[in-house]
Amino acid sequence: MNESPVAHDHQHAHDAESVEHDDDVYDFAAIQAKWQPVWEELAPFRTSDPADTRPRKYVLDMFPYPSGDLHMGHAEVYALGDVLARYWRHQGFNVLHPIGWDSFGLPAENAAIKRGIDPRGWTYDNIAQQKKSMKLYAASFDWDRELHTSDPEFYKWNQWLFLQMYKKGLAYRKDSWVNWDPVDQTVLANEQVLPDGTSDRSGAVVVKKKLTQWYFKITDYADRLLDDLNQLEGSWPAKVLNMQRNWIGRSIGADVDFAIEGREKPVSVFTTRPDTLYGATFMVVAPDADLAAELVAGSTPEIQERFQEYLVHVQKSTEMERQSTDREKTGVFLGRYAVNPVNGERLPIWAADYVLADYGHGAVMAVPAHDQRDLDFARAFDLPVRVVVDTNAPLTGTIPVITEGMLDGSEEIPPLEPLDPVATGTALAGEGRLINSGPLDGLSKNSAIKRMIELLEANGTGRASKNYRLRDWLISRQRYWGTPIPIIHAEDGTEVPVPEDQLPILLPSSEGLDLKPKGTSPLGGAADWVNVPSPIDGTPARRDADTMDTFVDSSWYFLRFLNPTDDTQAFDPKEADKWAPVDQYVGGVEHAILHLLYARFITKVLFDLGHVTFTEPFSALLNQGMVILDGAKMSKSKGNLVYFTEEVERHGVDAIRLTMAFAGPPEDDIDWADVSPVGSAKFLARAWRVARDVTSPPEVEWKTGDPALRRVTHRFLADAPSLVEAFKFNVVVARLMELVNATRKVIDSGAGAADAAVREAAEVTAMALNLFAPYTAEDMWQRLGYEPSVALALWRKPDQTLLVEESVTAVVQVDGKVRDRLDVSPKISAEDLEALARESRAAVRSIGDRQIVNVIVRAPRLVSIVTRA
RNA sequence: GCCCCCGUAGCCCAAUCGGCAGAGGCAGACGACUUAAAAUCGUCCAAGUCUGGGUUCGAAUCCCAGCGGGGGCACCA
Repeated sequence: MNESPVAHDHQHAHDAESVEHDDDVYDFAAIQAKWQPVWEELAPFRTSDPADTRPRKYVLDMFPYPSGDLHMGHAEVYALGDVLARYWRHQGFNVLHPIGWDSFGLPAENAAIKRGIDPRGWTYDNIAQQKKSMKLYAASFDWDRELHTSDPEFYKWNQWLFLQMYKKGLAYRKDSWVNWDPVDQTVLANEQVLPDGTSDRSGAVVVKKKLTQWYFKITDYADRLLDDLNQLEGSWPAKVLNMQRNWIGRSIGADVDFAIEGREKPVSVFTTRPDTLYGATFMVVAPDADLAAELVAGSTPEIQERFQEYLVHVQKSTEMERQSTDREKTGVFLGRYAVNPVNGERLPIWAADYVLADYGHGAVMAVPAHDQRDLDFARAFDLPVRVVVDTNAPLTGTIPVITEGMLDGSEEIPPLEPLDPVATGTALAGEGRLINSGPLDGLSKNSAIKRMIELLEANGTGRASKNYRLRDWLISRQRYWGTPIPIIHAEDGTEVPVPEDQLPILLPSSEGLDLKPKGTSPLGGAADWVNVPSPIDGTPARRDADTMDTFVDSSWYFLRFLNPTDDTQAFDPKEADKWAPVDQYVGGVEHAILHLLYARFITKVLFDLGHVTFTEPFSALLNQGMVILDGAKMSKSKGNLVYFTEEVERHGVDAIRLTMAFAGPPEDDIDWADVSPVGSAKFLARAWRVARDVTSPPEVEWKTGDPALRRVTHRFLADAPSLVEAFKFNVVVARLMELVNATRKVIDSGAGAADAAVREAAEVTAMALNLFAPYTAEDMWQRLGYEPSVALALWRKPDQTLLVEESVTAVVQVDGKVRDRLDVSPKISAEDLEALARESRAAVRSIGDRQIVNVIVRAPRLVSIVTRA
C-alpha cells in the first residue's frame, strides 16, 4: 500500500512531539499508550457484580476464528458491535459484551500438518496475538468471561449436548451419500459446499461418497425454523430472513402411492401438483437410490447391465456437472411398471439423475405436459405427453382485451396459445382449468389440488405432504482438532453413549499421531485412547474416532458466556433468565445461513429439553457487510489485502473504528479505496482540539451559553439515540462532525472558548465520540476535568425548550412549484399560514389571473396552492 | 428458471409520514497564517435523484414497464 502523505506528516508531528513533549498536539499513539493501562486497571466493562441494579442488555459480536492476527473484517465487526455496547451503557444499561475464541477447526490442523507442529500451540499463539490486538482496538469487552471452544471446560458441554440430543433421537448415524472434500479428506455439511460445487474451505471440487456418519436431525425443526422467522421480522435484516427461507425451502403438496407390478408394497412419490395426476405418463427414480437397484433387480440381465453402466456414469460425474441446469437429460428404462392410482394406467419406470435420491422419496411421477424437466426427458426419450390443464382457459372471468381495431377487422385478434408442449418445448406450468381429468375437469389448479388430495385420502392412496430443501446436519468430521464424539462402539456394533459423569472425553495429545488427511480420523491411530472397555459390560470396544463440526460449538456458545467457568453445567438457567436471549447480535452476513440457522436450531432443542425458556437465540441482528478493496473481496491470492496492524499503526485505532462507522450503512460493503481514515483522523484531531480549547470550569452554568450552539448540541442529544438504534452510525458521525464544526465556529468567531455552550458541546462530543473513538473521547473527558471513564457517563437528556425552533421556513407552492419561502413561527395555525401564503407577492404573481381551486396547508412547513386557468 | 435488494454531485453517502433534493466526508479550486512548506482555519464547487409511463395539489420516496448492478436458491418434483 502507498505511503499516505498525511500519515507521513503525522509521523512527523509525532517525532517533533516526542522531543518537545507537546501535549497540546493530538497524538493518537500517545493517547493510546496513556489510556490502555488505565482501562486495564479500571475494567469498566465488568458485568459480574450481583448488586448491579441496572437493567440488562446482552450485546454479542460473533467471536473470531484465530487463524492469525485480526483482519479488516474483524476491525469492522468489533467497531460496530462496540458502538451498540457502548451506546446501551450510556443509556444506563448493564451491558454484557463478552468475547471468546472459536478455536477448534481445520485451519489449525492444516497449519500443523504443513509445519509439523501441534495444532494446539498454533491456535493458542494466534489467540495471544489476536487478544493483544483486540485489547489495543479497545472493544469494550468483559474479559472476565473469555472462553475458548478448544478448552475441555467448553467442549465437555458439546459432548453433553450431543448426549442429550442422542437420547431424544436427534443425533443419529446413517449410511448415506455425503459431500466429500478430496483435499481435506473429510465430509462436509451441505451448507459448506459452495454453489459452484467446491468446498468452502479447501476450494476442491466436492465429490459424493457413501459413508456412515453422524447427523443432527434439523429437518424435524424445519417448520419451526421457517415459521419462527416471522417473529424476527423487523429485528433481523430482511435479506437474512429471505436467505433462510430459501435455504429451508418448504414445498407443500402430496404424497401419492403408486402400486408397482411385481412388488408387494407401493412406491410413494412427492408432488406439488397432485392436480396433474391424470397427466402422469411415466415414473422416474433416482439411479443412486436403493429403490432403483431393487427395481432393476427384477428386470432382464440386459436392462440390468445398461442400468449398471448408467449408475457408474452418474457417480463419476461431479457435483458441479450434475448441477448445471441445461444438461441433456439422460436415463435408462428399468423394465418395470407402476400403476396410476386414479385411472389404473401402466406407467413405465425410468432411472434418471435429474431425480435426487435424498429429496422426497427419491422418485417422481412425471407429468411432462406441466413440468419442464419431465418434458425435456419425455422429448429426449420420446415418451407420451398428455395435457390435463388448459392454461388458456379464463380463470377469473376476465376476457382478453379487445381493441377497436380488432372489432373492425383491421387488426387480428391474437390466437390462443396452442396447448402443445411437445411442439413448443415449453411445459404448461401456469394457472388454468383442468381437462382430461375425470372428476377434476373444470376446476382451477388450486381447487383441483385440494380436490385431488381429498380423493387420494379417501382411497387411501395418498395424503397431503410437505418437503424441505433443508437436509439433516452432518456433524461428523474425520479430523483431529475438534470435539470427540461421546460414543463407544461395542464389538457387536451397538452404540454406547458415554455416561455423562465420564465427560469430558479429552482429546488426546497430537504427539505421535498422523494428522495427514487419509479419509479416516487421526484419532483412530491413538490406540491408548481409542481402545476402551465398554461402559456396559467391560468388553473391548472402540471410541468413535470422529470429531464434531465446529459449528456445534458456535451454536450455543452465547450461553456459555453466562458462566464460562462453571464445571457443573453447560450454563446456569438462572443466568440465562437474567441475560438471554442475546438482545443484539452483530456479525458478518457470510453466516446468514450456516451459523445462524444452527444456533436457532440448537436453541429450539434446548427449549424442548427444558433448559431455556426462549426459542430464538438472537432477538435482534445486525449483519455488517464486508471490507473490500477496489470492488473486490480481499484475498491473499489476489494480493489486495489491507492489513489490520498496518492500518492501526498508520492512522490509529480511533480513526480506523470511526472510518468503519462512517463509511456508510453497516450492511453495505466498505470499499477501503472509497473511505478515508486520514479524514477520520483529521476529524478526531479537530474534536480533540475543541476540548483542549475549552477554558470554562466544569461548574459553569450551561444556560448562560450561546443559544444557537446549545440548540445544535441538544438537537444532537435528541436525535442520536434513535439513529444509533436504527444502526445509522454514519449519520450519527455526520451529526457529530456538524456539532464539532459549530463549536469551532463559536470558539473562533463567536462567543469564544470561554462560553459555557462551548464546554457543554465539548462534553457531549466527548461522550458521544466514546461510541466510535474511545481513546480520543477519554482524553477529551479528562481534559474537560472529569475522571475516567467517559464510557460510564450517562447520556444527557436534551432540553426540550432548546429543541423548539424559533422560526421555521414555510414553503409556498403554486401548482407544485416552489414560489416563495416564509419565515414563520413553528406554532402558526393553518389559517394564519394560508392567509400569509395568499398574500405572498411571489405567489400572487405566479397565480396571475388563474382561479384558485384548492389550497393544501401543512402547518408550519408548507402551503400548496392549486389553480385552474 | 424462482425469490430478494439497490441505482441521488467526480467519489462515499444524507434526506421520520409522499412536502425546500444536501447533513457529513473524500477529491478539487481559492484565500488567511508562514521566508517557505506542512498542519490549521476559512470560502467556494457541483447532481435535479438510471430511463419511460402512471397515481397525487405535490414523487428520490408509492405503482407499472424497461435498463444497469448486487445477493440468495436452483434438475428440490
